[in-house]
Amino acid sequence: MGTTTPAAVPEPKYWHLKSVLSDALESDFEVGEILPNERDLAARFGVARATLRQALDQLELEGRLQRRRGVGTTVAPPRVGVAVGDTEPRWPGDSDEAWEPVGYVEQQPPAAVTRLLGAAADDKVHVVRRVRARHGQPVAAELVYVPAASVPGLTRIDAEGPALARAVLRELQRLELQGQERTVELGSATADDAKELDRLPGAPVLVVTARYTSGDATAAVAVGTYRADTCRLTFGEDGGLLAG
Amino acid sequence: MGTTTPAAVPEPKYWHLKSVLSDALESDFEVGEILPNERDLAARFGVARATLRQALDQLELEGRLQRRRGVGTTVAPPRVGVAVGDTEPRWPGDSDEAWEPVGYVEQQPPAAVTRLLGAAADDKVHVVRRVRARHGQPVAAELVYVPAASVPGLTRIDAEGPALARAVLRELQRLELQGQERTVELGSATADDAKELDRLPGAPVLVVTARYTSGDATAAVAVGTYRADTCRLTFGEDGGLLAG
DNA sequence: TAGTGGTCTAGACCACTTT
DNA sequence: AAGTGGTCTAGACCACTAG
Repeated sequence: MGTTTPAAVPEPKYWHLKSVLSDALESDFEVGEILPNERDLAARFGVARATLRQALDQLELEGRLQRRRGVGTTVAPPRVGVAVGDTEPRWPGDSDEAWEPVGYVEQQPPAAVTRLLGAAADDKVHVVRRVRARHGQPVAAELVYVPAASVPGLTRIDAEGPALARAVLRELQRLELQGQERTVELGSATADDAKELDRLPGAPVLVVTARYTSGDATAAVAVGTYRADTCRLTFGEDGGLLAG
Repeated sequence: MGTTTPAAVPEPKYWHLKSVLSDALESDFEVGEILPNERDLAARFGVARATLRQALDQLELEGRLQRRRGVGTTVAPPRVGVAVGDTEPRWPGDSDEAWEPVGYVEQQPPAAVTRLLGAAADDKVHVVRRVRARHGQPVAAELVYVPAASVPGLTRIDAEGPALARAVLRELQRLELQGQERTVELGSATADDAKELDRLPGAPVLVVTARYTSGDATAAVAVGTYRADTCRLTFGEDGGLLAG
């Protein structure tokens, strides 16, 4: 028998569909424009709605689409560059893109954070919740874990919510933090994060874990969750060409 | 009418299922252990297979599970820390975790890369494919775009594949690169990337775009795709506590 | 109230790996 | 050949938004 062609693995329908839609997004639609609804699109391409949704899921994961329940599917703007590099240690900051403390959380740090805090985790750990927005849209929610030992000067423990949160961060800021140790991984939004980020629980997020050191010790640990659909994290000497 | 409870939004089945499975993974299973197959699991929890798969999808996205067609679903080991920070500019390196050039690609850079290369994109651009492995498993595939102007000393353009790839990188290494400009965003693996990473097309990846500068000009641009399921990217002064 | 995306079902077949 | 995960269907109902 003659050698046949290498079998030509059939491309999944949703994969092909994604390419077609991707091309159409570039040539036939403007940013912000509403696409036909899923039932119409599925019919138009002759596939089941679930199959169409597989293609849309991927495009949304890549930040090309934005879907809102009860409203529709729109073409997403390019991802916004969010700096998480050297610029961050000036904690509160005051630009439009700064973090906004929203509350003081009463809870135990998760095991992974406790490990990073080391010995400092033995005593009380302050937990501050803060959020970050760009162009009016929330892009990140963060929990900052600060061992009481790191902020001995903290007074007004009687304050509440945002006020107490600010007090903790203000004290932390007095330390000379040289923490440049960070990790980035993929995660899915918890119910709490989802609420802050205006997304559904389980939405894909980029989890940024930062360890701030003062001398040799861990002064604080921050775990930030960034909306993976809308954010492009930028590192290094402040933006540059990649900042977008 | 009396005030009723705040409606108590029903938690999606797959969301609850995920929590249950997540707990079970920690208490009842060892890393590498094989879970019951999807049909059994679905029956055990009294849900459709598609619903169970939604839960498994999320756990896989978080790096808790590993699924292999024809084999089964296993409990994944903790994510491996992969350094993408200051340590990288020593390009080839020779440790176990180094990049391995695998070929020289004949193709035009995508528009986004051309933009980053600036004027240098006008002449020929060398494109090198390289991969990176940890513990025998591939973790990243990268395309390095090097304008011909950046490597004037390049000879042996007659070489092929890996040999030519090495030649290009060797020449690039002669420059004093100070590029610390990087971005990280979520993407899905192309067919090519998927093959290198031993995953299916569309698998979630962390896309790291690096711009290497020499003086003021862009000397090269690298676009790396890291397996989001198995990798935790580490930045900053070489690992430290977060490296894991 | 009508229309949207989100969840869920109960099946079927396919691609792949192992035996 | 048997068993696994991956794809696909054709429905149904729910949660949410807007007119």
